[in-house]
Amino acid sequence: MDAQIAAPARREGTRLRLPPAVRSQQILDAALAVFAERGYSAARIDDIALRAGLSKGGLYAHFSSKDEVFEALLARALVAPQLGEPPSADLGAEALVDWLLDELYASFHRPELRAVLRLLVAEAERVPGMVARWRVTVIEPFLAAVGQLLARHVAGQRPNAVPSLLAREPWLALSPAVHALLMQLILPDDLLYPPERIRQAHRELLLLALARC
Amino acid sequence: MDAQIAAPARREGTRLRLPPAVRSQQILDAALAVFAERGYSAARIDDIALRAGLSKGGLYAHFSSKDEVFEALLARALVAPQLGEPPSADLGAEALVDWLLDELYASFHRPELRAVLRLLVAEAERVPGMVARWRVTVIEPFLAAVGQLLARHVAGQRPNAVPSLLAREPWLALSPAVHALLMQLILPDDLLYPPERIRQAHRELLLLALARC
Amino acid sequence: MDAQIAAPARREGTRLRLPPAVRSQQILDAALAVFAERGYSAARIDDIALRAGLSKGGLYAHFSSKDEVFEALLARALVAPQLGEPPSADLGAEALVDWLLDELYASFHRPELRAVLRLLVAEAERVPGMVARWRVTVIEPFLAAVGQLLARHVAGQRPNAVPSLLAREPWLALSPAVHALLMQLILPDDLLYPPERIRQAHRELLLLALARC
Amino acid sequence: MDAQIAAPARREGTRLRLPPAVRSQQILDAALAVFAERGYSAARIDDIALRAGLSKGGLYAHFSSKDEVFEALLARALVAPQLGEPPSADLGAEALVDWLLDELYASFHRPELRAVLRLLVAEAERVPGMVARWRVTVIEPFLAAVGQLLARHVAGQRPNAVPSLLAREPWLALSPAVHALLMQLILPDDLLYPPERIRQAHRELLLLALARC
DNA sequence: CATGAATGAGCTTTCATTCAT
DNA sequence: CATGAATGAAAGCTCATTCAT
Repeated sequence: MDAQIAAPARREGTRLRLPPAVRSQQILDAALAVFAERGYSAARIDDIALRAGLSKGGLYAHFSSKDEVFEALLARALVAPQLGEPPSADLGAEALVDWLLDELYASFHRPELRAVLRLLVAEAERVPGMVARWRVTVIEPFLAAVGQLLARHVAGQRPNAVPSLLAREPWLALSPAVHALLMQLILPDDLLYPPERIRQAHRELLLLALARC
Repeated sequence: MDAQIAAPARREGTRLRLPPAVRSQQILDAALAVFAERGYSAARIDDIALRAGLSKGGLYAHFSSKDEVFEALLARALVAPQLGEPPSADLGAEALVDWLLDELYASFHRPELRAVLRLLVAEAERVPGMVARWRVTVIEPFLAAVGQLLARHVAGQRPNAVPSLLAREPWLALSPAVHALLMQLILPDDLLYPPERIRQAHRELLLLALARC
Repeated sequence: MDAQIAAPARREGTRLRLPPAVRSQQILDAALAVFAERGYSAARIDDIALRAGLSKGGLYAHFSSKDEVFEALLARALVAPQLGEPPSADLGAEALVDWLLDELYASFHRPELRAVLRLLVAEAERVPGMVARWRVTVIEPFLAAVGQLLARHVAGQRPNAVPSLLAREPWLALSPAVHALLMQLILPDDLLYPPERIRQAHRELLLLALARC
Repeated sequence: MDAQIAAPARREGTRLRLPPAVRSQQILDAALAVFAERGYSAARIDDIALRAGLSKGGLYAHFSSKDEVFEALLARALVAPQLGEPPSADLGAEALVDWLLDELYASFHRPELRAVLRLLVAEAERVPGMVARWRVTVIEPFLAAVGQLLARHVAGQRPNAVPSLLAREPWLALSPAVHALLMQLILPDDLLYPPERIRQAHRELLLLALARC
């Protein structure tokens, strides 16, 4: 019907065949980007597929619905960040806080985290099982690790001391970073406090709270 | 079919006719509920209209597009919460913190706040002007008020003191509540820490940070 | 975007507004034609809507799914044909048979019947309730009426006679017409026996079966 | 990845390789089942292939389109049933009718017949050549054979008799069975008359029509 | 102002067909 | 020959928006 003279070497619909596992990861990468940018409803399967480098129909060979893509995406993303071990068992308060903030802000600065968090906020009610699982497998262990770390520190400094506030409520130690993270979800970068200011304030607060007084 | 002599003016299917201003508020109320529940894209004009007690077509007599409803909604919702004046100029630290937390959690517990915040997170990029305005007219003044309050308190306690951390970075004083608020946006109530625990921890942290050491 | 000079009196998408009851009948008329022509699956909602004189979306204001259109269509079509009363109570066999065949072939020649029958054969398993209802409300009463008619005739001719075969099994009296009807569902008109031949053979068979011997 | 020394020739996922003729028959068997169950349009090539024990792509090695499968299926199915010869040349009317009904109902009870008939009714217009061929190669010879049989019988009983109705119009002799067959295409088994009743009524009608009077 | 039928673009999903492996 | 990922053209259905009533 459309006769071609000197046909191009390859038609545009290049039929690239990849191992399914690779494709699936590409699709989830693309989905994370598109879902985070537009939200679940406004995200178009077309866009996800395009971004993943295949056609809309091709995506359905890997996932059987938009919803399945969404859940697979969260399942992959909601893995616990590891806190690691501090370089030395008995750091001073400042060194400990600096190390902790390094770890914390390193986690929080992964752009993927913002994307996932935005999705969780927007679509939490769509995936109740997912958020419950997130609390148990991600939040709890992380808070527990922070709490243990701070408890050990306090015990090292002052044996027999009453348990410190931050050791009892480790989530308090994260709040300034979480607060900043939420603002990042809403405000464009140029309207945010500069990261160093955030961190410096956070640092001072932790030191204050860990100080013996 | 139902012949009536001296029939009332109301034809079947005709709904109540209200003053435009009232109708608009009802529509925005309905819109807040529906948008918060489903997100901007998944919200249907039909649902908003129904919830506001009129028909889809009727809604378009008040707003000319879905987007206009959304913007009007945010414009109405994004008004600064007033901090009020503390009952006395020179409260003790505990009384001041208790009063501040009363004010703060009273603001944060309005269910409308959660709805708006969820929308801001999900749709921030759709309404950049709105979020910029929000920062200037809502966030900044509120933080400034908190900062001033804490600065006055510190000055009252210890004249000539170096400016306190919380007075310099009043957002730090809000972080635990903001943190808790974010968790409310994601987790169902039964997976959250109980409010009293949140508040108690928050209180202890503020007292620690305000203490002279 | 597409500026128009001397705009036509009416854009092509004429927005004709009809009473819902009228529209629904038009849609079912169109649906019967399209479904019969293509079968349930191959029929396109677009085609039905177009044929009914509205847009695809408009059809969905009247029926909420393709399936609902299909069921409404059958529900409307599957009404019992009335046999009527013979002109005189004691006709001779020939007059009775002629009258019966008039009635029968008048019913069977309605083109709608062919369309519905084709749909029933093709999609019977999709609508089990419908076919059960069809048997009870259409087939049974019709057969009962034929049986009664023939029983009265036999009794009139020969009181105290044993019940005639056709009176006991009235469906036998219809079989030649049903047979011909089935062939009409499969073969194009030019490959069918001519209608007069069908009817003449049918007539002879009935007379033979009603004769005393 | 799974290095194997002297690995067996069969890679994972490889199905059995059969002679083409066998495969084709399996495919047509599967196609008959699936097409009859769902109709042409709703039948999926995937389902046919799966049922035939190969993959979609594999099916296309044997047939080049869905339509070709359909036509091959009909071509294979639409072969004339042979009437056979009655056990004796001059049976009595009852024996002849019983033998004829044995033959007839044996043909009609093959479930394949129902499947093909349903397809013919539903998709007749898709394959006009096929149905024309069916009339010539299946229907006509069968009717001719029945007609000849009945003509011989009448001649045997009463030489010089006028040609009997059934001998002239042999299709009449089949009508009750065809009628019953059509009902089988529409109604579930539990709503049908029992087969013995059908056959008994059919038998009585034929005997009546063959009787001398 | 209000109603709700109607439009039409756009969305998710399906599936016959192709083709690299 | 066989597999199954990939394509691309629909198809069913939705919904913001319009407009006759």
